[in-house]
Amino acid sequence: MWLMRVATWNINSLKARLDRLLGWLETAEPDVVCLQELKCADADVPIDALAAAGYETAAWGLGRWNGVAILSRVGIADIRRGLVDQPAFGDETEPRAITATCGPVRVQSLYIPNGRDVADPHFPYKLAFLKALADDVRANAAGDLPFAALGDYNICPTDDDVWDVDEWPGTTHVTKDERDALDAVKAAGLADVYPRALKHPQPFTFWDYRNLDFPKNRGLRIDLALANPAFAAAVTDAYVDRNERKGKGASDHAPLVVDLDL
DNA sequence: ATGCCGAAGTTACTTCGA
Repeated sequence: MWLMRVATWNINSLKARLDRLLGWLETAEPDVVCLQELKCADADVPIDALAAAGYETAAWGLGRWNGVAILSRVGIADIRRGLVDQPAFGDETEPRAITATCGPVRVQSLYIPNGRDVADPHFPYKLAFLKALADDVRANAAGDLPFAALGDYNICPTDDDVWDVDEWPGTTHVTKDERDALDAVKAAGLADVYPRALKHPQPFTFWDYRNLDFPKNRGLRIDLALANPAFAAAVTDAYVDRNERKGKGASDHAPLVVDLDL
């Protein structure tokens, strides 16, 4: 028996969120954390502060946008940056995926492109990224090693994952094209680990900073843990730590926490 | 109370996010 806690969290700047991250690591005691939106270069990742908290870090960041990392206190090996045949945006291959083996599990930390607007070039880029992801995860999904692709997918899988779908008419995050692309990732052999409800029936993971969206629970479920059968079979609990969305200096996303008994 | 947007690069404004 190996009890593990794995989490994913879009922290919206590692530098701005470092104190909250360190506090959360201490109270939540995750073994593995997938982070997104570091908003800093590799060289600026505070690996010493994270090491002092007990975590090894694998990070890929280029600057003020994007950036992904995996923190682990159960070892970290076989680190791989990016996806096989990952599409570029403009002439840059953006830091949106990193994969590593941490103890008995292999995890991928993902920051799927936003899409911006269905008429924007960022939208076909988003779909192309998801296509590359579906191909990339296939071997890990079919393997015996517990594997999960966790992160900010920037897609609401169903209308029930939106606080009010009428407020999102034909916009990114809810289109059929995006949901079909997400379904293709799942069809590669991964299942959505759906978090249990806490205060509200819908386990949202994101609330915009504006318009009192968090107090009014105008949220989206866009941060997902997609697990292969070996990983999914080990899940004992999953929830969104919405307390981390409260107070001064919060990210606009809350951590998604998954407990395992391997 | 969970409270009316925030981060970062650059320096008063812009880009991006979902």
